[in-house]
Amino acid sequence: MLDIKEIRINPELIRQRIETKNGKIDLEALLVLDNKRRTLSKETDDMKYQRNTVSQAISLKKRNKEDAAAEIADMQKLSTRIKENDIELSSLSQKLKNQLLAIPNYPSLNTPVGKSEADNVEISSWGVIPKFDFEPKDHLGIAEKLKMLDLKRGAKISGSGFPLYTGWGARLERALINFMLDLHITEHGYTEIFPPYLVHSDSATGTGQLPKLADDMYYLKEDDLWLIPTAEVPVTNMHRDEVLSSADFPIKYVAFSGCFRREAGSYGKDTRGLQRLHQFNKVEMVQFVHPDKSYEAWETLIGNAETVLQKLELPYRVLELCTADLSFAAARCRDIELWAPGCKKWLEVSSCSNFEDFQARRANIRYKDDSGMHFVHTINGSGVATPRLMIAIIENYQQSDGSILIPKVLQSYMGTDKIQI
RNA sequence: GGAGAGGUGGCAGAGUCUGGUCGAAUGCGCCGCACUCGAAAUGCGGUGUUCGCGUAAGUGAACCGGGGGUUCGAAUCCCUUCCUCUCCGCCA
Repeated sequence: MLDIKEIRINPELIRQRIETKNGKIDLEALLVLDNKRRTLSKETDDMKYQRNTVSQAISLKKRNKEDAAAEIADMQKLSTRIKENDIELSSLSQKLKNQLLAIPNYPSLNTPVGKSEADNVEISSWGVIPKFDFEPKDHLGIAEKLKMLDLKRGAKISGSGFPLYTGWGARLERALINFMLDLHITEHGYTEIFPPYLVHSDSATGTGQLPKLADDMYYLKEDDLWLIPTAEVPVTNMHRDEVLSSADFPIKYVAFSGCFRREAGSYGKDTRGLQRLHQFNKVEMVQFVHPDKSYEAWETLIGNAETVLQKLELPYRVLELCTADLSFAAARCRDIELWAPGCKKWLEVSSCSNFEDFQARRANIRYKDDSGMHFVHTINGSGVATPRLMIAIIENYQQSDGSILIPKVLQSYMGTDKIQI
């Protein structure tokens, strides 16, 4: 959520910056509403002042056994008007808040301006793209042969996009999750969280999924609960409506969770195998930090995600997203993509964002120092998501005989160095 | 799912029956000052958030889990909802 006070001061600049995200935004209507609200609020506050004052007088008269009938009659009328004003006021406030909640965050000034994902900027790359003396196969074929994956039965059980991992596939999934959690806990200083998978609307609003992205989430109507699209939602909301101690900064959490996404509108696009799913697993890092330190922390967090891939010895590249590709809540974001030699493309496995105070404002997460109350900065990133990671492992580590080797760091988790028929 | 108890400031905890100088006693904590070589103890003073108006000093409103109602006036009465705890039932 943006700061209405800032919008008041400089609407044009803010509008321009938001519009680099692609899309028109109307702040004029918002300001009209805001102005109306403030005028009415002042008027009503004054009326309440009068009522409070006279009520005191009535109290005094009654105690002295004097007659207060005239005052009470006046206040009856005034109270009616106050009630009417209050009703309109709360409707105005609600409208204003709804409009504010629908406005995306504006990009950081360091975010490159662009028109589409084609304008994303490659920041760095790591590792060597492997050469094969045979035509590398696609992960799906390999995984099915090795009975690691049974998408047909997954579809039978739940529909397409709900993968069924079997045998070594299930074991590899579990190994990856444990490896990543262990790494972040022991080497990167994160506290492990295991969050709820269902959240209520306040939480989904706090991180920015609601109201705009409601169609992308699964919703349980009977209980008014949403399935989480990422652990970011429950973990960030741990501190909703809290005042944190700046002495505790940075607060660093890492959480494994299932993630559920309807992927409405993306049917048929990059869906082969494990590329795009309705349900997948992810290890997510979330940090609450001092505003002055948030970009420093963000860079470190990206490094934490990179370490996962380096230890797995997988080639990757880091992209700085341009304004047009930035998500609703992000001010700045870098994606990490793994090379998949079978699919012959780069696959996004991590998205590391700095939201600055956008989420904190929505979720009301603050800290206090000598100069008063301030909103924290929140940053998060995948560390990392498993399905495309598994694709990359299968495709990069495949052998000509159809087997796959297991990356060194996973061997103790897997109890083997090779998966074969 | 059934029955009961309760949700008050950073924390503990009064106030709710009997509505009115209650944004709220008291204790603890925290900050400042005094005393002290220093510390402890003690004494004195201060110590919430949000939204308005104001350059500021200041000032007005709102907030006692959330929402609504009664009333001139609600922490206090009524309705509703969420949460916590205890007991019973069911259950991985």
